[in-house]
Amino acid sequence: MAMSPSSQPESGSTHRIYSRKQKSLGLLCSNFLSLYNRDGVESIGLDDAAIKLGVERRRIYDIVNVLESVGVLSRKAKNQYTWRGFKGIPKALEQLKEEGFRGIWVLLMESTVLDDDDDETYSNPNTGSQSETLNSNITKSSASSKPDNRREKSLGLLTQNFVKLFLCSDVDMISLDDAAKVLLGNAHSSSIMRTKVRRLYDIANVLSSMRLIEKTHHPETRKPAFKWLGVLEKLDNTCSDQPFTNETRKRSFGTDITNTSYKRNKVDLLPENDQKQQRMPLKKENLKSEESMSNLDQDPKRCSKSYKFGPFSPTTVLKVGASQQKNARQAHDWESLISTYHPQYHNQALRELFDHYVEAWKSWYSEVAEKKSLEQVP
DNA sequence: CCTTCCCGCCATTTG
DNA sequence: CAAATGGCGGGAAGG
Repeated sequence: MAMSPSSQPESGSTHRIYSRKQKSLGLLCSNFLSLYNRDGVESIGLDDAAIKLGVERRRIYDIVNVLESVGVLSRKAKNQYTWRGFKGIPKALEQLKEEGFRGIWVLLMESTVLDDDDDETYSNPNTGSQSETLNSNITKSSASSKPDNRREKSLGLLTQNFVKLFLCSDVDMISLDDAAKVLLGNAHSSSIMRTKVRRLYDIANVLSSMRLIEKTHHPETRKPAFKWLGVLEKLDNTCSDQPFTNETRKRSFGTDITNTSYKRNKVDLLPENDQKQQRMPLKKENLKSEESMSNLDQDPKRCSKSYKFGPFSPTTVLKVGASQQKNARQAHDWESLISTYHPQYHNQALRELFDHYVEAWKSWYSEVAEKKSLEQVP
C-alpha cells in the first residue's frame, strides 16, 4: 500500500471503487489532447499513446478515429498518425460543410427520379425511397462497387455525418436519438438504432471534451441534446491553436494523465501499478452465447442503384452553377423540387431539422455559385 | 426504471 | 501468416 494509482480528490477511505467516469472516452480524449497538444509533437504512435495513457489499444482507436474525422490528426502509416492540432479543425469543418450540402443536392435529385418512363415500375413498393441519408458518400467515382460496408459503418464516417448535421443546418441542439434517425435514413428501428445511438454517445463524448459541442437540455422537452459550439473565435493575437489555454480551468479534473485501470467488475486487488502492466489475460474462454438474430431484413446496402443524375454528377455540382447565370432561375426550381420531396419523417423534430437543413443549403449554394461565377468568366 | 456508454470478443483488413 | 484495426452489443454504472 505504498501509493494508489491516482489520488482522487474525494473520499478518504473509499478507494478502489470502480468509477465509470474516470474511464470515459471524454476524459481519455482530454488526456490524449493534453499529452500531444504541445510543441514538438509531430507524429503519434498508437502504442505509445496506449501506454502513456494507460488504456487498451481498442480505446485509442476510438479516440483517434473521431479526432481524425475532425482534422486534428491524420493517418500517416500503420501505427502512426500525424498531429495537426486544433488548427486543423477549421479546414476540415469547411470540407464537411461542403460535402454535406452536396449531399442534400443528391438527395433531392434522387427524389426526382420517380415516375417518368413506364415499364419496370417495380421500384416503388412500401420500401419507399432509399434516400441514402443526408450524408454524402462519393465513392471515389470508381465503378467498383466494392462492398466497403466496413467504411460505411465506421466511427469516423458517423462522426463526420453527425458534425454535418450541425454545420449544414441552423438548428442548434440535436438529440442523439434524432441524429441517429436522420443518419439512419430509413425506418431501421430496433437494434440498429440502439447500436447507432451507442456510437453517437461515444462520439459526442469526445467532441464534448474538445468543446466542439456541449450537452444541454431542450427548453421545453426536458430531453438532453447537444448544441454546436464549434471552434470558438475568441483569440485576438497570435495564432493560438486551442480553444482556450492549455490549462483550461474549465472543468478538467484530469489530475493525472495516466488512466488508472481497474477492471469493471471483478475486484481488482493487486495494488500493483506498474504503469506498463495492462496486458490482457489469455482469455481464450469461449463465452460466446449470442447468435445473430438480425439477419433477415435490414440491408442498407441493397439500395445502391445506378442513380440517374440528370446531366451532371453530384461531384461536379459546384462547377455547374458557375457555368451560366441561370442560378436564379434554378433556385426557383429547387423550391418546387423541395416541396415535392416528401420526407418520410414521421417525427416533428426531424422534419424541422430537414427544413433548416434545406434552408441553410440554399443560401450556401447560391453563395458559392456566385463566388464561383465571379472568379470565372473574366 | 431508463439513460448512458465501457469493455472486450472477434471479424476484417494490413503488412 | 501475425498484427493492426475496428464493428458491435452485452450488460453494468449512473441518474
